[in-house]
Amino acid sequence: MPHLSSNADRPDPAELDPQNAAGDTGTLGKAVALLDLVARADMPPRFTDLLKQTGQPRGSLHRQLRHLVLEGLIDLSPDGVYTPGLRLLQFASRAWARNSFRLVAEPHLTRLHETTGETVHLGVLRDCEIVYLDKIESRQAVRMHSQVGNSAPAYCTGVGKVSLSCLSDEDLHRRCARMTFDAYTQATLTDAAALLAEIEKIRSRGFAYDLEEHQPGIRCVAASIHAPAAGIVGGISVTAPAFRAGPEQLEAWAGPVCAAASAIVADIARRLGPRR
Amino acid sequence: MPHLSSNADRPDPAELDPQNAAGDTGTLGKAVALLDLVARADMPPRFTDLLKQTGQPRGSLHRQLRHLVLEGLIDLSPDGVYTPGLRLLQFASRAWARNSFRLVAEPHLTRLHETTGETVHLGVLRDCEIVYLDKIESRQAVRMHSQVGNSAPAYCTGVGKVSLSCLSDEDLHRRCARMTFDAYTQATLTDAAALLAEIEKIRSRGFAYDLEEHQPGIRCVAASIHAPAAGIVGGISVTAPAFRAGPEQLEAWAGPVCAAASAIVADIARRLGPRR
DNA sequence: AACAGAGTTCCATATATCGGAACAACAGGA
DNA sequence: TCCTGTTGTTCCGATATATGGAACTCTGTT
Repeated sequence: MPHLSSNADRPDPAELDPQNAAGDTGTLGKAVALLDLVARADMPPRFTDLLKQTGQPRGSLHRQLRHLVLEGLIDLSPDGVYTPGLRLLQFASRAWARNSFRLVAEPHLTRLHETTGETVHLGVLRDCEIVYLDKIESRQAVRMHSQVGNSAPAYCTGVGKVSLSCLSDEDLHRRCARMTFDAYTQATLTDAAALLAEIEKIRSRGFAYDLEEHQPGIRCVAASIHAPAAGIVGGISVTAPAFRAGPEQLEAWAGPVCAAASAIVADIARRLGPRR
Repeated sequence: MPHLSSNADRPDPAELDPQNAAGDTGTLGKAVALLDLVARADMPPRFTDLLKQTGQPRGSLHRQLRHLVLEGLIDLSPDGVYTPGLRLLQFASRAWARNSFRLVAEPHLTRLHETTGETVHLGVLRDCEIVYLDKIESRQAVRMHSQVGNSAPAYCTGVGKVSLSCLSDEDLHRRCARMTFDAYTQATLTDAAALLAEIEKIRSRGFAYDLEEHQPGIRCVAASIHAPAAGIVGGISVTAPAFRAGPEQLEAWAGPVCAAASAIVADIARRLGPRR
């Protein structure tokens, strides 16, 4: 089990790049950093834009981009702008379709949606962000996939906070140190102390609220899904507009949400147990 | 001009890998090949599985995997199996949300769906495959995103064939040579000659049919979206079960489909024109 | 024409990767 | 219990690869 315990006295693998907390990944690291720039950009960047942002020499950048284009991870339009490549979609599509966590959770999400009648989310903690793995909307008016794969800060979402509450204090503090707190709304927790206090409450309560902390007018109740043996830290939530989600209503939803979360954890254990 | 003439006697840079026809992309190429293996696998592979499939030495493979894991492109479960990473979803989500082709096409897809009442697809040609960029289903019963990002062979789908018909003969033949023809149904075109003949018909007709060539019982009409200035080769289609899509019905849909495709091309030109 | 900006190519050098082999961890079998 | 095969991880010299500075091309501008 101590498959990661070996690094006892290592001071810090990489503290230069606050963005990417990972250790040195050499060539690949630069490539995905570049990919990230292209994917994050609001407007498709041209060569020179990337040149400024990365600060790399022309030749290197050019080669890296060429490789990424050849691999289909980035597209180069005839007018010289770089856009994320289609191959990313293919990869993600497969990743999503076969994600066993999502597959196990799906029926429970559906059931939860049926009992509450509101939007249900499934999210996973990745670094300091929540990545939404699945979503069942109450009204199909808005495009569904607009959310799947999306990510949001952990500190201001129900699923995010409840996921953080599963972590060890050590891990929790480490991640908090890396967060940047933006005040999305008036209710957003804007510093680590407030977040830690909130997490203590969540721990004793057993589930989390999001009271318009990320989007004004949107509230939710979230329960954690923690399966260390499967390497899963995430959660589910029921989300609704504020006028439909008063305090007593939210509390009423907490039961079903927690029940669904427990059921998912149980299913994961069942799937994982008899393996091999 | 002689920018590659230095290597006069080297037999051939890369003829080992018939799968990937791209030029040498060095380290990155190996990394994404590995990622591809993990993403394609039906069951999440363990280290040894990958060792066999890649034929690489242990040390090298181990380092590559570690880098991919550190970058979040691959997840390593505690039980030692490798699964596609969440970061792929994040990348794809952004790529999809900002894809200007999709954004431009969306209103036209909606309109086409309203006029026909059937499922509408938007696809882009990538190598010899069609990647579905968007989809509007007639019945929401089935999960929508199950298709977005999915890919299918070009030779047996409506959007695929009509996209191929836009290419130059030279390009077309080159791609045909790389295809492997599987008979998905009895109607599937199973060799290059049949495909080329079909494409000639499509060119003169102006649109393509898929008469249960990919999935039994599913037919469609597709029109191409070709905008060389934007580097776009793709198409849209209206898809329906065979019993609802008789010959006369399909022909009736052809008009709206072609009209929508033309409108999209026009919109693309409009967007692309005043740029810069 | 001359210029500036953007993009591409070249080449010596530093560096990351390679791949073999040794090293751990763990399983079952005798 | 000890052995033995399987699986996964780490190390290190040789080598192939990426690096980055500079030269070069092409386009549109003054």
